[in-house]
Amino acid sequence: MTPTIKDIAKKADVSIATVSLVIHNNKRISEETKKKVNKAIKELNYHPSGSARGLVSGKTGNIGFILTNDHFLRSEPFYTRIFLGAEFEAREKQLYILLTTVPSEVKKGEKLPRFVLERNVDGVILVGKVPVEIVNGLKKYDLPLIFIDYEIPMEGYSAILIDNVNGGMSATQHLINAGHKKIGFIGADISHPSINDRFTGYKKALKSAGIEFNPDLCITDENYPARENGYKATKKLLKKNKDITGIFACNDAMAIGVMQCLKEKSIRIPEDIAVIGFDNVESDLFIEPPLSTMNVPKLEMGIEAVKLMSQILSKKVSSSKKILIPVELVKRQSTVAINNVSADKNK
Amino acid sequence: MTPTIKDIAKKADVSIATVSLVIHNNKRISEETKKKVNKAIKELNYHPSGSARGLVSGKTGNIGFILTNDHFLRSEPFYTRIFLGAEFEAREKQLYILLTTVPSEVKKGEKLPRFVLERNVDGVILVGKVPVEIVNGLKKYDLPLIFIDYEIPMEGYSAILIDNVNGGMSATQHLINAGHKKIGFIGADISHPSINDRFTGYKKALKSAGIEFNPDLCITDENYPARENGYKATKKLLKKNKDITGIFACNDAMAIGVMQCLKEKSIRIPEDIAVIGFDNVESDLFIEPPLSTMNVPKLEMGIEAVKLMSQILSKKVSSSKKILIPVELVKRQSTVAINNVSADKNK
DNA sequence: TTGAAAGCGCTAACAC
DNA sequence: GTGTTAGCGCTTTCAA
Repeated sequence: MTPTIKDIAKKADVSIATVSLVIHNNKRISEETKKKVNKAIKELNYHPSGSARGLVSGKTGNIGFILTNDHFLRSEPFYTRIFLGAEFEAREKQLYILLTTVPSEVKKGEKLPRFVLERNVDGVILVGKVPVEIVNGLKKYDLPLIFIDYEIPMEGYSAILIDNVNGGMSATQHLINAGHKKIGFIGADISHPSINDRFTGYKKALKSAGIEFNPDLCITDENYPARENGYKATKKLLKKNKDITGIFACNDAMAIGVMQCLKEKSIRIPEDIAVIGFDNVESDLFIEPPLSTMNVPKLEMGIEAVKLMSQILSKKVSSSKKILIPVELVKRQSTVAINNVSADKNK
Repeated sequence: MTPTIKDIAKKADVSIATVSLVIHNNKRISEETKKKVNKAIKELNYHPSGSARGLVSGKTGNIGFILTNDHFLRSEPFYTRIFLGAEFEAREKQLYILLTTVPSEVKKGEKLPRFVLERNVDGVILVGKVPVEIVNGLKKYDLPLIFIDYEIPMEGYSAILIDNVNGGMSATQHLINAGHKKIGFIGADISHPSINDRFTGYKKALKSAGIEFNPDLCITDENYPARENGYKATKKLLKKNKDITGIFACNDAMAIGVMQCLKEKSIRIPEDIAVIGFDNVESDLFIEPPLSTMNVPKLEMGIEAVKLMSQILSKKVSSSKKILIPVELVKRQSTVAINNVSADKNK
């Protein structure tokens, strides 16, 4: 039914080897036969079988995409946007993405994704905090690995990372520029490099503005940066510190929890307390007042990862390239106030 | 490097055929050899090659998942949740999902997804409104097709559909039960069966309550059910009808646009106008007041689709089964009012 | 510039 | 019960 290379060979009256050469654009085929073969291919609507090709070439044209359950289930479209970007670029590059989720807590003896075991992928993209056991398992196969928004110290892997330190600085500076001095930090899972870096940025910004760092203004003991934890952390923060005028939350999800808490206490945003988040998770645009945040180009990160993978697979580039993705301040109505400073002076 | 069936055969001192039989749990293999072989498999950490298996068996273990660009880019996590459900169930069933997006407007000569052409999938799941050209192209390959939340009249395909008519009825009845009589309907892309069915449910509910249907209360001329169109439609609706007390929007995205418009005009929700949506898109939980809606079990739809596909592929079930997914009223604060009726009487 | 043939790793029919 | 063997559709030497 579906034509095979033999059908083409027969129809074009050449050998299957010739057909194969034509498909791969081999130069030492005469224009004439090339035309003949291509005509047959068109007419029969022939496309080489992926399996057969994979079997002989050892290449599948698939890229594995690993995400933890937690991350994929997050209702904010952060990781899904990254996936989306990856998908778009993959289509461009004639590749397919095989997505799989893994538990965020790995039991001993947990298996690697089937696509690795059965050699169904040519490389793997690891997104977010993937359990180290999985990463270690992966290392044994010589597949190119690319981390996105997370990395585990090891040799010869690539990574697409967010410029979290600078982002944290910009966010904090934005508050400082508006005249805020007593600025809280709300974080969670602080051992995560991305979040820790944002915290570092916060501290740096304070320092360069000559504001002393005060650990009492920082609540970082929750284990996951989600709304409810932003809410809880804010309660704690306010209990100890009545005179805060600004809060930098390590991501938008927590920032929303922060705002929820402030609203409940009838604290005005930004008049009493200004709030800034991080990530620019689009679907939350609807919150009141609109949340200022640091934009993380999520689609682009997915795109970059697949571009890089494609280069690695065609050996155009070494398999240990790091790409740092810049972030950008998005001013909305949840920040400014304090004498209503009209704009950032440093900008 | 990675072991092949030969390595196992050698190690276990049997033929490759025996290894294959053991892998497939063939009963006429002695316990003893079975043990021997399994031991070798464990020790070498052998997993059969997907490509080789695919080549000979004609089965790939992959399922195609087709979505339009538009749908995948929607910021509300509706289709992504369906995908997520599919992914979970696929993992359960030892299958992989190959997701691809297609343009929502197909140019002539548009190619089918590569996974179809190269026979990289055993079946295809079509999600949402997929261009008819794509569907027609697909029909030529004898792959089982399953529609989700959309269907194109044709023979021998399966579908997972939302019970939109009953959903539309429930939503409208909920308003009616609270005492509302003048209830608007906000829709878009009304030729889409799902949306049209919700509209039908609206009309049915009115009829059974003895309220006359008034087309002036229905704005359905926008082309896509998105926020901004909900906003626009509401403006139109209010211009002509000052005395509306309830609005049923065909989905949550539009409902949010509705609320935005009402808020701008300082119309109180639900005191002046009650609003109900459809879909229960989680990320919008944060809007004020929380939006009443009809819950559509998105994960379950993906799960059901893959379950069904898995059954079809193993011939346990015919390839033209329709599954109707029930929806459920979710009461939040955007509805009720009108004399503050405390509860639905019909419930 | 083209063709013959080996072989990628596996399944399944058939033999023993 | 187990082994032999012929392919599945393709790529890739090697010869011609």
